[in-house]
Amino acid sequence: MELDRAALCLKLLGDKTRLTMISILKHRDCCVCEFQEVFDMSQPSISQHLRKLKDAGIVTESRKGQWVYYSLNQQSDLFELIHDILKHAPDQTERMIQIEKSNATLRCGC
Amino acid sequence: MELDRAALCLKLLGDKTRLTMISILKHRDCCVCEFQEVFDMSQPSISQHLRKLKDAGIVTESRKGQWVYYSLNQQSDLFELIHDILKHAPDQTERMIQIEKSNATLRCGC
DNA sequence: TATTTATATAAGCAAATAGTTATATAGTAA
DNA sequence: TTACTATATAACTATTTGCTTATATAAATA
Repeated sequence: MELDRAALCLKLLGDKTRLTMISILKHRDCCVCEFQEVFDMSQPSISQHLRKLKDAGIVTESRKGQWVYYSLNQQSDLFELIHDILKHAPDQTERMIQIEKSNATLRCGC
Repeated sequence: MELDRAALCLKLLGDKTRLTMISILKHRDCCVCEFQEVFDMSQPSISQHLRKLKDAGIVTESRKGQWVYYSLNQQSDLFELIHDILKHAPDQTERMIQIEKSNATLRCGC
């Protein structure tokens, strides 16, 4: 692993929003509207964070109808590093419950 | 570990200079003038990076005469996280050889 | 078709960041 | 004391960052 690449990964995860996103994605895929349930910020802001993670190859996206689901990219060269980092981050059960309670995508039937 | 604290640590290591510093400090303590041998930047810039790492409790400093030596703080709550991260970063043998060749602190007799 | 919903992109802005040069401080040594 | 060396701090600047609002795109639906 190149130093530049490791540093990029750490910089991206060195933001509370993105670190939380990744911690959640470790357990379940999420679409943008689900993230909107747990982050107190605008939808474009959430999309922009996800874009950065996608550009770095840390997450992948897949469209299901009008929803776009984001997942941790297990094929990424950064996956193991991320996995090791997440061992030290607090779990996000609270936020995941919040997502599920919200039924943000119950509408989509997924 | 708080999310804020983990994010702070990742942000600090998400800089190539600081990540390299930490990778070196894993193997040997260094003073500022030794870091000057391997980073192509001004002395104040190096001091400022070390200050940020010190403020976060990631490194500690100890003065020996006119030299100030920096070490990884093994007592830090971030130490294990950092240790796990460094497993994924390239080793800095090259730079450490460069430091030793330079004899930056041979003068101090340490 | 037109409307609604989900998401992305563009443009702008304030705050943070990483570097610089100049200067201050601390220790050593003449 | 004075001069020198190592390091820290201050002040400044250009760039990057993370947000905002406004708008565009894409899919579903009436």
